[in-house]
Amino acid sequence: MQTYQAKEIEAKWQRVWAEAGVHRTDPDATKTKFYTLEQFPYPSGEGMHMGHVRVYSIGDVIARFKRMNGYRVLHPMGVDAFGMPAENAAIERGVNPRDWTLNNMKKFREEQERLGISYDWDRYLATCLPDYYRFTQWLFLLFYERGLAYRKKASVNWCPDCATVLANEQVENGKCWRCDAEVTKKELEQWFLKITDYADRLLEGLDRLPRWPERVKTMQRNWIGRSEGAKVTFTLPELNDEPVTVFTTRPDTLYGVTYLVLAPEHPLVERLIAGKEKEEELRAFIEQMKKESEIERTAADAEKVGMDTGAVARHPLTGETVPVWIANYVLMDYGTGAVMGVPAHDERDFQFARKYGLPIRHVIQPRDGELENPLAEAYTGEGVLINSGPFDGMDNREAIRAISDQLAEKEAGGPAVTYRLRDWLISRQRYWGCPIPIVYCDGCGAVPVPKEELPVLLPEDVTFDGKRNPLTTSESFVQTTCPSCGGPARRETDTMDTFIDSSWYFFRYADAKNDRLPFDPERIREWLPVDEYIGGIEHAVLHLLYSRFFTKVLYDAGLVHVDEPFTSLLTQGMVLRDGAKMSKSKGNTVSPLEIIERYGADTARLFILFAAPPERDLEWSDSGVEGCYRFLGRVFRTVMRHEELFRNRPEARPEKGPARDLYRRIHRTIKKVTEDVGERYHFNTAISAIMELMNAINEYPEDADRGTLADALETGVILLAPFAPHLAEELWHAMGHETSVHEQPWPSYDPEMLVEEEVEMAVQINGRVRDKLVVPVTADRETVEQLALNQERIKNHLSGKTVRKVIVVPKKLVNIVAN
RNA sequence: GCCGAAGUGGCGGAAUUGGCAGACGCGCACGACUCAAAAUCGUGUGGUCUUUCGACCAUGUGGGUUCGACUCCCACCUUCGGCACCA
Repeated sequence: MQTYQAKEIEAKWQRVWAEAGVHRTDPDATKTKFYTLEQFPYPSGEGMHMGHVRVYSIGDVIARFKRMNGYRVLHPMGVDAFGMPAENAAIERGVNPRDWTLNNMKKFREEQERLGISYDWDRYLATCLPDYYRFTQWLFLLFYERGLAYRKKASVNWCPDCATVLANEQVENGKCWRCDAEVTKKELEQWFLKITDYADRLLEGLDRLPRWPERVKTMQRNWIGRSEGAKVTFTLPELNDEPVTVFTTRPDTLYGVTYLVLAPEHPLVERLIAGKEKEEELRAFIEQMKKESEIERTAADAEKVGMDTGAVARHPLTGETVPVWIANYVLMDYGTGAVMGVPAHDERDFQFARKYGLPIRHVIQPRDGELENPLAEAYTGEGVLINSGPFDGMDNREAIRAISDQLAEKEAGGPAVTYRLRDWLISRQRYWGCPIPIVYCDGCGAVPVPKEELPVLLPEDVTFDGKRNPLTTSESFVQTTCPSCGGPARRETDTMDTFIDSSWYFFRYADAKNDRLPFDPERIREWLPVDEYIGGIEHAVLHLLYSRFFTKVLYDAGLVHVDEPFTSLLTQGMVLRDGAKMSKSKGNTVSPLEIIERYGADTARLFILFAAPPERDLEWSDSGVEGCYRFLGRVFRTVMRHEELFRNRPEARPEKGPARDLYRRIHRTIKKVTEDVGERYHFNTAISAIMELMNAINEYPEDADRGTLADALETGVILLAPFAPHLAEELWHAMGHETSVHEQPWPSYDPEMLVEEEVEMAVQINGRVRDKLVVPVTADRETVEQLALNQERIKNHLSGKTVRKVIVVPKKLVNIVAN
């Protein structure tokens, strides 16, 4: 008896498939396209981990299933290969970042190949290679031409450990997303992409993505942080009526303003305090607040501290003056960096006013009653305006509009929208990234490198000393000529955030070898959008927001016909062990290669798909893996035991008895697996259905119809093909087939076969199951009711009781209500 | 604090539209095969009580709707995730 030799089977078929090129994208344009994509990996030196195995296994089931269902599938793979680890290896070990990366890429790809995923390797791409990054530069120039890439001096996030700046999205709780170091602020001139121009469209687009998880959409909405209200312009009498504008979501409370607060960094602060009696004190106070880190300043429980500048501001509608304060809780990078204080109707303002003895003026009255005086807390609810001049008696929701309009009329502000989203800071003071294709000329300023001169290649003659951006050490790179005037010029030495590289790679797969353009719009039309995108939740805001932004810009430029890149998003859960995420530092990792070595890729894939539905976290279990290996071994032995059957295949005669039962089981299984894989992505229950079919096959009597048995075995192998592709292929050929099981059409089921002739119904009394009843499916309600009432057990239970009501749910149960 | 997701046997999980809770797998127990072990095959397996028949309890907690609730409604508890002085 042969035994299941996973390693040999897998090596054999991987070789055969590669030689025949079976995973190349189907050229048959008459078929419906399906683009399924797993987030491409960063090829770290450690190679693949179980999280990778999980995404790829999920993607491969979908790809194979769609192919068998007659779709033309695009299923590509590549690497997100720029990034800091390569550079750190260069600093620590003196290796060349390119060689180091290429070596890791090769190892990574070999590991992926051993999983037997059906990728079209012809479309493989690596973001760090010039044939890719020249088009990253091309796209940067497109943004530049469209006014969406600009340079400005700003206070930016700086990670001291990574020695580079970071985008807002890459700072988590004041720490660097990569290395966890405390992020500080630095005043630097940097490149930004104008993602804020797309804030509303990025929000609106979310409403057209029903197949995205709600929580990812919520996270993006939170991040964008759209806030509707009004801008209100006060004036500063002592500075020649210089305007100072605040943003508020509650313009209806404008008559309740009793003070203004500016951020310590506000540009008017310097002029306001100059010459004031308490100037020295104020200056010291401002310095101290500026020194406090972002997190200290913005922690919810941080004490609100402020100081009166001694200056006053004039109210645009009443003409009254109110004091101007400076306080730590007002942030320069949100809204206008200045707020109006309405203590009666804002909790924060209330606290602040109480602490510093500022006046509190009620301007909103609840509809049912009066506010207590003095207030114990701010009243933030709805109501009617009071103490508000011409607006008295107006509903506050109406007043929001009326007061905004009045402000607009007086040219003192008007309706306004503010976002939490900031422009995307993309400069990085690092070597191993895509060079920004800009040249600085003393005469012409910042000049873009012409597209036909791309790529701007990364130089080799650089020094990695860990002290400065290595690019600045390359004379051959820095010294150049101005594309505009031909005079001497310097190159930009910052590289781009690697999230730019991954913001367009899904387009490149559609036309991966184009050497003229990033992609031909016709090829995009052929394949985009991505029908199913699979990846981790950690990119809910980062990669997924940036990619949506890029897509919208490319749409506006007429390069792509879609304005959302991913129709459906599947966020797979983490792989845990002992309840914690696998990580080297915790020492709870399981090596995919070791598992493949020991049990085979089919077992690894099957376990990871069987142990939990894809979106949920998955608890690793060694014995669970054993179980899946045993199952595959059982399938192998079962088919091999019946190998003879396929030499002289008898016609199936499933008319009666066990054959009919098995035949029904086949069709039920097809339905279950088709729906679970095709509609719900519940691979775990699909696998359990196949297990049940195999159990039924093993219980099938020796003397029952052989043809039906052969059908069952064949169907089982076909259904298993997307999950355990190597074993399925091996068994398919053992059954005497010449073609690949993966080219088989997906089986269809006969709906008539799903209808049983007899059904077992539960008989309940007052909702408790007391007996079972087997009836023909055709039996009508009355018959079923009578049968149920005449069951011995039921009669016993009913003795002494009166039947009040009988509910019959056809094919399910009978419930007798009695007391 | 706000928003979101989830709580089901010893474990992973199933129950798709309000209709027999615990499919499938793991683990465990017993048995067959074996000199023995591994592998394999078979049987059983939510809890309590009961010799049996069976009865009762049970899907985080407490209520509600319903003939009937893991599923719907209300309140609460726990865990995880996101946002958080955002004006």
